[in-house]
Amino acid sequence: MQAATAPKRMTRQKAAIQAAVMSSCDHPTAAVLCDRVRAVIPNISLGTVYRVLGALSEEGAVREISVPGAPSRYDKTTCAHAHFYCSACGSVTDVDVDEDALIRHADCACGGAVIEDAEVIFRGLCAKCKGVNQ
Amino acid sequence: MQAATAPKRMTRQKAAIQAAVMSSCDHPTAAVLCDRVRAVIPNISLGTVYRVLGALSEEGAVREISVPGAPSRYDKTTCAHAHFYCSACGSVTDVDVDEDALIRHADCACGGAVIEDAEVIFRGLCAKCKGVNQ
DNA sequence: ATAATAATAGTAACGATTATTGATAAGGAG
DNA sequence: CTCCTTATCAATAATCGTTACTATTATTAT
Repeated sequence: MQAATAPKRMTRQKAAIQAAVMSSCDHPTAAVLCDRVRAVIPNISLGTVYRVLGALSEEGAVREISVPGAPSRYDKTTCAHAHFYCSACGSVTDVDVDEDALIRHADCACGGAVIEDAEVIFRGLCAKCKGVNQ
Repeated sequence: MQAATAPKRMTRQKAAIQAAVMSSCDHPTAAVLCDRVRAVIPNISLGTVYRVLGALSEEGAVREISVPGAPSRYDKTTCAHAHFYCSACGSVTDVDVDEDALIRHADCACGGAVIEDAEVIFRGLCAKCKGVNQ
């Protein structure tokens, strides 16, 4: 019998991409992840990185962080948390905000809708860039 | 002598675009706004709409709502509030969440950074689409 | 090992947004 | 008002992030 749901194959590429995300302490873009994986698989394609990241995102293994006007970042999923985007250097850092409580609160505010997900992103200048920027 | 700061000109185009945003009860995209303004200025360019919206956004007259994977929406700035994006029909609605409190709380969480702005976007199914979607 | 087929590399295509360019018109000086 | 400067315009090309396509490769079941 075959799996009726989803045929999955573990490939070197997928394993390497997942490992790259899991071992990242920053919040790399798909392009950066592609560069890092190329240390192991030199000719891996950016399209593959995007496709695998999309799959990992759907199965909940990684989290995609959409940044307005900038490429998405990817994060190993721990607990739900918000993100801070520095508009000067482009770095993304974690911010401890109770996202679940936010969703629960908003649930009351929009009657009838089903909230599946929330994205909280702060924008501004990080501590480093605040000092530099005249 | 010339103005050293910022030369601003009020044009029919800018006035019409601003009026279109101010009189919108929904959250139109740049393309939709362009269509609406074309009722008044038939040959206005989408590029102009984008440029003017960018300027209005910088001067704080309108607010850009970035929706991951979909074109940005524009809103007249009232008080800070979050948005709900229906992944089925693409509609964007307001959600009453105290964004200022969120920023104040996050301010403590990320030491040293200057938070200028926050974007809170919920994703899911709106009341209408929840019923339709089998 | 072999066959079936999911996943890949490479590249083309796509949609949203931005930049470029020559033409137009706003606004101040005379 | 007329002229001049130059910000803004319409049109279009270019850019960027991301996705789709296709021939080929590699994984898994047998």
